[in-house]
Amino acid sequence: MEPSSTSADSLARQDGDEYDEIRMRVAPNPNGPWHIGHARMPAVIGTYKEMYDGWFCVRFDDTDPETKRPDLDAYDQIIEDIEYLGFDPDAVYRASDRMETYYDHARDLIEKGGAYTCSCPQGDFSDMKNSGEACPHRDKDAETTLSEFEAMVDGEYDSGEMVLRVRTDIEHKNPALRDWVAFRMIDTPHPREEASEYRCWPMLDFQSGVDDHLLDVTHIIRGIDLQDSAKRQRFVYDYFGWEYPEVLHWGHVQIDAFDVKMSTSTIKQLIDEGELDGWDDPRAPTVAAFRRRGIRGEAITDAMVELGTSTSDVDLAMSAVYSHNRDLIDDDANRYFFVRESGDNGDFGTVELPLAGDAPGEGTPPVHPEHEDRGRRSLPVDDAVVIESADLPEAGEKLWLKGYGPVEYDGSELRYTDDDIEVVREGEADVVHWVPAGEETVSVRLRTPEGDVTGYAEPAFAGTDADEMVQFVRVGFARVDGHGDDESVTYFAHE
RNA sequence: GCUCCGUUGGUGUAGUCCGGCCAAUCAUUUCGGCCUUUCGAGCCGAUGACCUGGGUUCAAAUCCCAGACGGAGCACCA
Repeated sequence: MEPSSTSADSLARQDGDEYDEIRMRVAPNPNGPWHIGHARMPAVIGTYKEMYDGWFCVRFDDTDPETKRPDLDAYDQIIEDIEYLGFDPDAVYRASDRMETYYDHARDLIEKGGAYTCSCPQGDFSDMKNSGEACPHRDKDAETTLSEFEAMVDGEYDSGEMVLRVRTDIEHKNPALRDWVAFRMIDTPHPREEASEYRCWPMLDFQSGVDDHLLDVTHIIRGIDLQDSAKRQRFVYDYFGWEYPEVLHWGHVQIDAFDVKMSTSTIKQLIDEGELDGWDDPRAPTVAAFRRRGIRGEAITDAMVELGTSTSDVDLAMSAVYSHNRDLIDDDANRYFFVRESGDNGDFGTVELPLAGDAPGEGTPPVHPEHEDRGRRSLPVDDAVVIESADLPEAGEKLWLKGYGPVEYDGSELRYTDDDIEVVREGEADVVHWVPAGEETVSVRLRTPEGDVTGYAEPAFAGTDADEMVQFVRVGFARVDGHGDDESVTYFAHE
């Protein structure tokens, strides 16, 4: 599997020879578990690491204890999600552990004349900046700045009272680059115990820029929303005489198949309101939900890598993920019949039909059509079967009960016939799945992205193990979540 | 308002830097056929795209100009 897109691919390929080691980072904000869009970064970076025998770390950029407040559980969940996608980070860092490093670099920057403390109200500065005017603090000397910065570090200001700005070019034609904020005061303590005493926090552009250099990152991938970051950070790099890594910006990913908006805060809210059962609710577009549905991380990774690294926004078709996953699981997934009786969404129903004629006492479909050595299932038939209402033919028409045989519907009963499989070839009979009536069928709940579906599976289904992948014939692939006293619970993967 | 960036079939992508081998690659989707007591898979086939207009050139998806459309930034968020 190769990443297919030009820029990053050729970038890394060309540079593969120029660097001793390709070094990259995944830099998430741990403000919640991941939605599926987050999988793109580790998928692509991890794949590059494998292609070029490179290195990558996870660095939690958790420098905003307030607006993007970290979720303490998310740190570990994100690492688990990355492992599920198929990659092991070579190192894990937390920006909130590295505060003294950022302070030290800020002091250096101040001494080099690259920064000044500023107490302008936000709006006032913005107005001046937009008209290209320096604020009164801009020509402050390094000594004053240094002492005011130390006061910031010591927490002597409240939120909003003082910031440290990088001295860039106040007349730069791009207003986004003019004298941006490197450090600000935040009154809310960081949720991590180890970092809870800090009040003076670096902004992303400063923290991330310093870390990328200190970690010897050679290649950065990030979203187009950060396309000005490199330009901002270059001012700091220039003050320090550092060389900026190769950088690439890609667009947003949208997923075509979910009603739920793909945003951490939206999903969190739906969970809090009880609309979703949790982060792994199959209706949620989260990594955890995909995992519970039995979609292999590798399938997600492959689909993400195929998206490439275009700077325009892309739509990820779920069918691409599903297609990859089918390839991965089909061989292992044994077949079972499951008739759907009712669902939250969808028009399901079952019908029980007596058998007539010289009907056999058992159906014996293969466990897996490609693997005769796995044997055949046994569906003991007494005197009636249950099929899905949608499969009920017109009176006088025929059906082929899969793994059992040909029957003709007379309006009330299914009469076993001696038809040859020819009737199927000729299109006279549809092949349908079924379960025996009155026998030991298994009550099954199938949890899907469109809501739950309940019905009955054939007796042999009771012998499946939790976590096993099965294919409900003509319904789709599912992961067995567990067998309870009242019902078995399964999660729908895809058709 | 200022500043960036992008635009190849339904979706994603290759090709664009270094114009010709591109009547445009591969995957997915959809549809059809084959195979299989006929699910899925597999095999075969079909449908389907270079944003528009100019220009340069023997030759343009590829270079130049203009326009349209779309996205992003101008936060004491990441």
